[in-house]
Amino acid sequence: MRKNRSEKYHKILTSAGAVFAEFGFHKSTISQIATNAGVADGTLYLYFKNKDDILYQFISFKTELVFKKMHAAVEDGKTAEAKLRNLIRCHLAEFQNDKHMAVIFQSEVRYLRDIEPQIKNISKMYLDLLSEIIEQGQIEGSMRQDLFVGLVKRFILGAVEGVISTWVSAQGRYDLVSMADPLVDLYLTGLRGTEIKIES
Amino acid sequence: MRKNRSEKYHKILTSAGAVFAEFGFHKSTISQIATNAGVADGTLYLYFKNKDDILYQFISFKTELVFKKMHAAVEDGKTAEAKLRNLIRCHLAEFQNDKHMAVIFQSEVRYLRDIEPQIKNISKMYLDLLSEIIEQGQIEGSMRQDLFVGLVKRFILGAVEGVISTWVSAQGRYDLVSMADPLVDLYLTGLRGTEIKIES
DNA sequence: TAGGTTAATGAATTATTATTCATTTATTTT
DNA sequence: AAAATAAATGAATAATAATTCATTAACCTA
Repeated sequence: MRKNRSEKYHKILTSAGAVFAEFGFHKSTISQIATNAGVADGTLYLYFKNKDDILYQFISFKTELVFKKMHAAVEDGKTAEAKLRNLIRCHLAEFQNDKHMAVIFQSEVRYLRDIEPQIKNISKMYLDLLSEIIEQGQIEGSMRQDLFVGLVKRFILGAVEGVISTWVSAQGRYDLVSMADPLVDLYLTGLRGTEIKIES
Repeated sequence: MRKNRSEKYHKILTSAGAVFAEFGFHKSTISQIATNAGVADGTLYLYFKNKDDILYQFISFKTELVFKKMHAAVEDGKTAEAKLRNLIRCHLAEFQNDKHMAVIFQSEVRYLRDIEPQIKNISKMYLDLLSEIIEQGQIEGSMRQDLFVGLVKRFILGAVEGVISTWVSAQGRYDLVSMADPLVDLYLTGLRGTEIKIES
């Protein structure tokens, strides 16, 4: 692990992403990744501790990028509803724009389990974002007071992930971002027949 | 693979479930499973084709059991809302009652990817159940006409899975089934401040 | 351009486990 | 109870790939 963040480091990460996405982490070999990146097998070990570390770095790297964008998206909104809508749009857009990442997050993140507890913070940060939005909504009066925030945020994240998961299974054949508005509408209004807003 | 469905077959399946849940599929060894089941390593191969097959059989077996219960639960309800509520309650109850299954479904099902396309039918059946419920709700007038059913069913399943996933991460320390009613309430009413029904 | 330093190579090593199968044990049949 | 059949064993095998490291190449520097 001589140095980081070099051009080659990123080349390897990208190649690994492609290979992991195609074959899955366990069926991917160091040789495949090396070949894909145009380097020798041993070279990977100059930049990464081991195979697990490659996956870990990939996820960390992508997570950081995506979170910056999500934060910015939330900042852009004024009301809680606008913030939520921006967040979901951003979430879907980022995954749509990086299908390798989408596949890996869907199928490999769970593998790391106890190995890298740090990975658990991924969803933690997201859930915290949601908490803030919901609490703001309650203060504004645009969201019910009796919400169990701990449940609501899981509810929201679970549903987005489910939608992304379906899209991944369908090999990304349709436009994911166009699901954002209907999805947010479901969050806010639910399945029942009423569409009117009483308050605010 | 001499015979199936014997006592020993089930003993091995159960043991495998415990081992997979604790260590994850890839870190579990045949020897661990065999020891846990009180048989020799070679014995596993009298009942299962290979290691993958053990996981596959485990999932198939559990799926069938759970689906029977879910179907019955849905049948028990008269209105669409009652059916939905029963389904979600049943879903959460079954996973709460079988934590090994819950862990494996959360972390290993995705692994099987293309290997066993049959596994994909797991969620398919569930989603079909949901479709029926939603369509009934629309006919009854208790659910909006403008719902995009394809999205709504993913939305519902994703959210339950998210809730279960959190519960698994928390090592099952709280009562999962008590989440059912608040969750269904979110599905139906959403986050907004209005709780009145306009129609029906 | 010689000497020194860093980066890259890839064949050889190592470690791990899934799987096999010749042998043993248990069970059933006659 | 002997013979025949079925079930179970677990040590040995085989295959796979991650990782290492002695060697080579590329790049600097003075």
